[in-house]
Amino acid sequence: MSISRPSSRPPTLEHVARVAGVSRATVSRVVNGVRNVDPEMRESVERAIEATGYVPNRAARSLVTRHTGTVALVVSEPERHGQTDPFPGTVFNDPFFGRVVSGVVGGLRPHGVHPVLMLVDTPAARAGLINHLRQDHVDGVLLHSIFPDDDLPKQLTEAAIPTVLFCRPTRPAQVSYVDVAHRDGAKLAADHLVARGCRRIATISGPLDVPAGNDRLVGFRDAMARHGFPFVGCVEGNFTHQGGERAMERLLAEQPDVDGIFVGNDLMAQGAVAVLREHGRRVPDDVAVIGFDDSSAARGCRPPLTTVRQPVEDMAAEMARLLLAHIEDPDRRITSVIFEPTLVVRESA
Amino acid sequence: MSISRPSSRPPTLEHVARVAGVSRATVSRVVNGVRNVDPEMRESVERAIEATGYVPNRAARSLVTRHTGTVALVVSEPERHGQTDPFPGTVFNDPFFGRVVSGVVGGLRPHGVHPVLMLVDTPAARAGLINHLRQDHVDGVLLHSIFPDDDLPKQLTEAAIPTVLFCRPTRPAQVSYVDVAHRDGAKLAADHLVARGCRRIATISGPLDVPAGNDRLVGFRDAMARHGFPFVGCVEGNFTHQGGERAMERLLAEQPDVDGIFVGNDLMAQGAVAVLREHGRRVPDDVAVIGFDDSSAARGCRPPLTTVRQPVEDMAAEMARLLLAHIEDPDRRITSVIFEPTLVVRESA
DNA sequence: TTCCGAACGGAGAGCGCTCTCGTGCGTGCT
DNA sequence: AGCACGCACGAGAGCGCTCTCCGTTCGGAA
Repeated sequence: MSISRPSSRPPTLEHVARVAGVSRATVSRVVNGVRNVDPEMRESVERAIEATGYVPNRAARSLVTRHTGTVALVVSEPERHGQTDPFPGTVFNDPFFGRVVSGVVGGLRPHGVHPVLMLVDTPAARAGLINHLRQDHVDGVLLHSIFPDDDLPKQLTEAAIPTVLFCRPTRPAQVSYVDVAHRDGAKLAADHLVARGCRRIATISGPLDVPAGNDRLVGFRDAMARHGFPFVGCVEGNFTHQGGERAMERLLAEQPDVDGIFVGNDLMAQGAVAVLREHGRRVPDDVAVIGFDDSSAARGCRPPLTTVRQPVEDMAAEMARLLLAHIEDPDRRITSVIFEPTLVVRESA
Repeated sequence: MSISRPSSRPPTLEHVARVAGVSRATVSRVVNGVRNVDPEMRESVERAIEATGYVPNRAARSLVTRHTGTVALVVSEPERHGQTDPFPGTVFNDPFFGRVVSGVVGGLRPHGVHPVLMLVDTPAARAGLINHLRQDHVDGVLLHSIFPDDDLPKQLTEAAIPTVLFCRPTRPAQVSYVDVAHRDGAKLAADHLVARGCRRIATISGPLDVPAGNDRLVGFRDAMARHGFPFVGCVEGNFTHQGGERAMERLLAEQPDVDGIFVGNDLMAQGAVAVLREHGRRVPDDVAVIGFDDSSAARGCRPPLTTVRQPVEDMAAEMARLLLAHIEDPDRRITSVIFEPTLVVRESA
């Protein structure tokens, strides 16, 4: 190939065009598969692409098309106060995060787009995010917020950045989201505990200022009321293992005769089980425990956890697809997709 | 502000220049902080930037500078055969992954760069990655490979893409990496078990075709030999909880009188502990168990796991910094940074 | 005052791509 | 045979930025 080109630079459309003996425009049309191109010419262009090892330059393309083919996966979490270690905290260590990533990657991959990961955990980052997103020229945002009272959703929609949330927004916002029917899940747990014969039932909830925490509690109490239990004691936890332990200690102090517990997520449920055992209670014989999520640990722990399965991967994949659809058609009206949880009965209840 | 500009488009350098009454070049100089600009002029430009809400367009900038300010976090894992679910598998569910991400984000953030997440788990993805990276115009690659015999490192360096690995490459390659001193960690475990009085010691290793698995086994046997134990029985596991259970079952069958076990990672250690308990063995009284990693679960499980701590977050952050340095100076010579593990004594041994 | 150099601003040429527009040709209709 | 239409392709104008090059200005030394 005697086409002169500085060897340090990758081949461009121009080079391919010269090799194929056509114009840039034609090569572009072949590359993007638009309009009718003479089959013969198309083939010669394809050969030229092959020969030169041409790969389109995204930056140049983005510059004119004004979109990048990447989306941001933004994780918004509260600032940690008084922490000494410099690393982002809770989210990434939550097994939940891995499942979300897994689903997002799964949903995005067929379309050849990759998520860029952004963490927002300081007021500064929060304030700068919008500008950052504009600058980074990201096509859309997948927002996973565990920040109570987050106004990022509103800001994003106001900035006209296509956005889809994981979980219903805390504050009202014109934005699409995926979620699980928390109340239905809680009902599943209530029904199971009652059917199992538990009569002194309590619950350890997640933080009540986030929908996932509150909805599960409300749904549980609601379902229990229908079963004739007018009030169900509750200790508020924080969705962590340790939080589950502490909540269980308190619950045991307040209600020592408890025989069935619905716990807001699996992490806390494991903590609760550990504490119960330390207090000599057998699970499920003395106390039945039901978790929420069906995290991978739920299967592995002892006893294996009966839990309300949340199809996190499917939800995250759907979130990704929804975002792609919104990017494709900016006028698409917003929607919510609610997934039904299922009860996975193992040994803890 | 009566500067005419299509309201649908974000402000450009040009607009800012007009508002400030200077040339594009001057605004560019202010934005990039290069050369000296008259303080008065600089200030007026800054006011104009403020007034217009200008944010530089990355695509345009990338087009000329030929770098993007983003790096890829590539996760390479073996293809899963005969799996039915469509989601990427093991890596994302491993708590390890979250720690790596956490460290990477922590190391990248001070420099304003974000990782784009890419999963490589099929031959097709493997083959297409290099082109994909060129196309995506990523400045560098952080590679976390759990693929035995991966030749991605070699391919990346041959493609002259700045790359840093998490863990020593399986095949020799001219590439920087961070790693932990697996052997030293294994020695820590050996010393502790022996000091504790264990005399019938065995080990459950990770996969022997990955360095992390093999090195820990070799290091352990080596240290044990120095303590006068000429041979240490080993069952090979696969770094998963379930794999730990299975390995423990086998170990118990082969060596029922075992009183001390070093397990290749925490996930397997937890599985092993569960199986031991099911067989009526008390941990640590009958059998002492030491894990590896110090994952968050090690602290939460019962009994809390004595384990060899690997400073994953620090390692990942260092990996990120190393990559940034390689990007900054492409001629920088490759290095390895090895972290020292520490023994975290809890209750299991 | 004259001259030189340093310092700073502006003009303008691209970076590699897309996309509109215009040209020329072949086809079907009257 | 004449005309209009459609289709394939090329020309060329940008997208928003950086960076080199050049002109201008100003200060200080002779």
